[in-house]
Amino acid sequence: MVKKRQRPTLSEVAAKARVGTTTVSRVINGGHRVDPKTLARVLRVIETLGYTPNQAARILKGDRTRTIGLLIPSIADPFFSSCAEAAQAIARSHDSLLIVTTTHNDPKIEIESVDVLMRHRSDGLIIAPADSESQTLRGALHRAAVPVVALDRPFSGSSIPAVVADNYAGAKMATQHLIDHGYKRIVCMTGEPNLYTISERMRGYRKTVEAAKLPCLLDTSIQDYKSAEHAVESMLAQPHPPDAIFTLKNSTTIFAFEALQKLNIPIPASVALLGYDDFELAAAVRPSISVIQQPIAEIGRIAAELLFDALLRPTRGESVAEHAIGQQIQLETHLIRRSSCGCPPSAS
Amino acid sequence: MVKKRQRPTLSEVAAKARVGTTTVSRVINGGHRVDPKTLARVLRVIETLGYTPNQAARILKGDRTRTIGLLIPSIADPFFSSCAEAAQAIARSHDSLLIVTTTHNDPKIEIESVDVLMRHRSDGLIIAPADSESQTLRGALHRAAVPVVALDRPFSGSSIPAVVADNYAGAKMATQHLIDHGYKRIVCMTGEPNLYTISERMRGYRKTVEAAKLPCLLDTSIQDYKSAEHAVESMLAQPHPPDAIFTLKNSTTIFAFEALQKLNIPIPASVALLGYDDFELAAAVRPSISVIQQPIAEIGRIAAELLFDALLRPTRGESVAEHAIGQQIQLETHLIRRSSCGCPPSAS
DNA sequence: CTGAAAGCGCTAACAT
DNA sequence: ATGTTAGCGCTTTCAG
Repeated sequence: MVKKRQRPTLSEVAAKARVGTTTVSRVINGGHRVDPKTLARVLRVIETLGYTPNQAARILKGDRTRTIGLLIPSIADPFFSSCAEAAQAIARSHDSLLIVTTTHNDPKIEIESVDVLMRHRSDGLIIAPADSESQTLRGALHRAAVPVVALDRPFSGSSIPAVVADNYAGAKMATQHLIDHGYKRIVCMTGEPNLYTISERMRGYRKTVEAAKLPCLLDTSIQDYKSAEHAVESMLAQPHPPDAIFTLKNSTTIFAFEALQKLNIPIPASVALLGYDDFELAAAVRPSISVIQQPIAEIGRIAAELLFDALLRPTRGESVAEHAIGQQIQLETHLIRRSSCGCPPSAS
Repeated sequence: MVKKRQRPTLSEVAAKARVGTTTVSRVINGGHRVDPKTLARVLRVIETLGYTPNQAARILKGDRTRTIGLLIPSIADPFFSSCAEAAQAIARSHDSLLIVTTTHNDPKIEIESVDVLMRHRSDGLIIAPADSESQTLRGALHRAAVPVVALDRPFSGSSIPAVVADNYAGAKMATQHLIDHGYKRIVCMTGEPNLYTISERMRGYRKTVEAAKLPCLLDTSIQDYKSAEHAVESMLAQPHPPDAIFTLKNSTTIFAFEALQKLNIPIPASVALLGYDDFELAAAVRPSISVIQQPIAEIGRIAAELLFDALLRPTRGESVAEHAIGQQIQLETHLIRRSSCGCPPSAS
């Protein structure tokens, strides 16, 4: 029969150090206003017993939990994992923990997660909402009554602050660049056209080709390599095949590139390629792939900073509506010229 | 002067529903043994007030926190983010939350994180230790007195269960494959030779070339593209240049590939290439890169499952030493034959 | 500089 | 089926 070893508590420490609980509490909270001798004695006991304060008790007393929640579609996605990394760093610098939950863009899971996070009394939430319009989610967040920051995708017509890349401008820049190269039939390929980011990029593309009086060639059916290959094949079989492809997301870019390779279509000689979102090997492949680059880590960092700003603001008004200044931070994107769009290989 | 809206508590619900606290407690814990009428009434009040149980209070009563900690070097690393994704899914299926902290392989941060996680009374820990030998970390984990599972890297000579890939066997398989192709001068390139995984792979390589009476050509200095290019250049300038390169980690593979491309060295005609760890574009580049693939998500999944196994085991003995069966799970790796090693392009 | 005591919100005997 | 009550471990007035 082994005695169940309980974790030592503050009062055990107090007893063993022959002081009151108040004193121990003072010691573990900075040791101010405590006699150096007592301080030392208490510290020794703490060490001996291996005492660790119980956060739950503190929280119960009304403290912040020093915990923030991050709700993203997937951790494995390079975009979101980079955001998470940056957010975690900021959380750490504020002495807080980051709880990551994945939603897979499923509104039901989203609500559920908000709920669980609220049971745990997270101090605030960073979320990439599956649906910018969802009233249900809006409601859940409002009930949560903690600061919320939207990441990568805003809540439309809401006062919830958002940190997003300027997808519209990025897509315009990309499309314009292809136009400047002289391409006349620029097809835009993507999947998940309902996501906020994608639709913004589509809008930028459409606007730009229309302004240039060029045809708007949109294919939103790319789900996997198979569909990309199919799309590429069929578009090249047309009487007026496209001379450039603008892909709106990472995976689509890769699928399209693979398909073009497999079909032995020279890039950019026959068809140019420009992708949205940079990735590690874009520079290593032949030809190197030109892309629109977004400041991924920045997005995560700024979102977390905004959240802690709200958290640290003098606590009048606890509700989302009150703390939110409704700011939407749009981060700039950059065009990285490599070879696939027809640009000469850059220096370096 | 806005009244500070406090979160409603269980007793407020009880008051408003004109029942005792026990009843409300029963309701939020499944609603068993409660009169249907009362149940309905209480539920309505809960709804109205927007009540959410305070997890902290439950924890204080001795419940599990339903929270597990994951300590990894980086979230942005594709390997670890995939592990995290899998672990998060398992946690969710056990109604638990995943707290992710990054250590950047810094032992100090590691200890700190364990400490914070223990304040928060996480139910268990999954950790990829920076140093398999560290006694300090071992001590901290022992004090933590919760189940621990090692991920990707074991604690040497410890009873802490570990889930790792069979790095040694993987490297042997890779090296042997190159040998079978007829290469005689196989150079092994990598960075971070002190990491457990890398050193295991080095051991596998060394063992295999030695068994084949081939020279052991090891370069552990690859930190970035620059150093890779330098390494490739200088080794090809030698009187007996290598005819194959075995890279031990993802980034090294990419650097080496880029360098080979830039220097216009035909792969595999002049030098073959085989990498450890698969990555998304390995199949898309020309030539496609052969790799050793490890079951990444599996590692994360099994580690989490092991942890929950320990958590759910009849709770006698709380300490690491007692719950651990000292099992070390080694997952098999696979050779993916693509073109860079000299294999003919596979079907499909 | 130090201690006693009152809860924070919840669960779990123990009553009724 | 439901209510009463005693803490869980900590912080925090309020007195010494």
